[in-house]
Amino acid sequence: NMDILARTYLNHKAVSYVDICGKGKNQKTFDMIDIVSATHYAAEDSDITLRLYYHFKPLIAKQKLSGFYEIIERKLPALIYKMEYHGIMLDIAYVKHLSQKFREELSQIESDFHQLVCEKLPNHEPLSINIASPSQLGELLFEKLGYDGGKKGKSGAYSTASDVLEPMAMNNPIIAKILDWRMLAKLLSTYTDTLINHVSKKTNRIHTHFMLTGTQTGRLSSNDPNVQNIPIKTEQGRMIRRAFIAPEEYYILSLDYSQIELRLLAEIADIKAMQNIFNIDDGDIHRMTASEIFNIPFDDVDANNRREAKTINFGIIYGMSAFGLSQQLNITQYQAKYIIERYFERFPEIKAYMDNAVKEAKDNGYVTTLFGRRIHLPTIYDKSAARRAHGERQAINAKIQGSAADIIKSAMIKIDDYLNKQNLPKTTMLLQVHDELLFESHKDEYHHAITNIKNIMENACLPTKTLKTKLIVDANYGNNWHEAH
DNA sequence: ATAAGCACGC
DNA sequence: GACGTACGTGCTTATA
Repeated sequence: NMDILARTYLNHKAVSYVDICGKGKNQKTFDMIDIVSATHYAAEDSDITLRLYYHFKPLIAKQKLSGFYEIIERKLPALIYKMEYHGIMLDIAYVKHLSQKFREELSQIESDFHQLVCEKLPNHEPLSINIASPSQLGELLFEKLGYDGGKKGKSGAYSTASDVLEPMAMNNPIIAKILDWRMLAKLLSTYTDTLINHVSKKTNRIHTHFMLTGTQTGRLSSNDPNVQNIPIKTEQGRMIRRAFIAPEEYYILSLDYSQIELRLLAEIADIKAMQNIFNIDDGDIHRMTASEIFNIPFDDVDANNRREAKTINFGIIYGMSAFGLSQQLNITQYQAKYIIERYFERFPEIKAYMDNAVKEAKDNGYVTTLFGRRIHLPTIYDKSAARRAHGERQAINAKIQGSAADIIKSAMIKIDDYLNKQNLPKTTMLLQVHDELLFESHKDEYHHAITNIKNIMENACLPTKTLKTKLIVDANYGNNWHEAH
């Protein structure tokens, strides 16, 4: 943030917002500040910003990143501001209905849970427990009820996380109730109840904040509310997406990059076999991978082979180990190790990519993305082997994740330019969810909008970069985010 | 006010 | 012997 930059690079201690407004529940708003202090604070912010600009501009030029900075990063704030300001509509009546439904289901589950537990306890003692408390839950399951599988973490508490409970839930209705309760409690507290509170009285819309400097990799982040983690996996979760609606006469459009990170792995690691399958329409990367590593004909790959190949493909992006793969696939470490070896044999470029990414990080202290963004990884030099290993995995992932971020940012800028030219006066960019862009578009022009935005996204690298690997964007529309997905 | 544990997304 | 999959935000509980 600006205060830290000012201290670090200008040797200047700025007046902070907290200095003049205080913090916590007694924090004043800026209109309550006397004009002299307010003026000093505001003028100082402007002054420091300009001085930082003069400080960094030549450094950016020296890194040959002026083009990237001027064309991508610097263009974003104005565009992001428009998205935040415009907001997205929420169907409040529907969300209230959903909240109520979740609350009823939750109290039913809670009473079922209490009854089941009481039956099992010696003396059928009455139960006083807060299901939301992991420590109380751990004590109940692994001590009072004496279940196996209790594992204490470094804080000395039993873990009751879903990885632990999920395998136990199959034959145990008490555990199953806990997991059901957790899911609904999450949906209620983080989503339905909270989203309603974020609807502006003035606009009737949700106005998130996108942070441009919130991540290590160049991705955006979103808060107040976070619109980048709206549920999608469970049926009840997906109901929440129905609440994000288009106004009368408009549709929500969703356009998302298909498998962008795997495509960028194929591109950056220069894996010919992967590039080929991605360049075929409807090419199935996971089936191809399964066919190669399990040595079976493409058409004979079954659902299980494909699922395992999919897990390893994604595992590679995150630098997963044999242990991680064995956990994920519920196989032995020995089997996992064998699969990984076969994978590296069939796609030797992957191993080379991973080694190169780690070497780049060790040589420079940072890795670079497709567009030249630098991602600093100081832990690569840490004295702790565990933290160094983490730094190595970050190096492998950051080049790919960061490059994907570069590309969608470039697309957003081009789309904004295109919309500004009044080609589509009734189409507005609303949200970005890492590989997806959301719009609202009038029913007169949505078709035109989809065609053109898709085209811009698929060619977002041009003319600067020509990729060997095709980028594909899937587009959908509907009356709400769920339908558009 | 802060840390820990948990869970939601990509 | 510990660790073991990247990047985030935000909820509730427990503790200082």
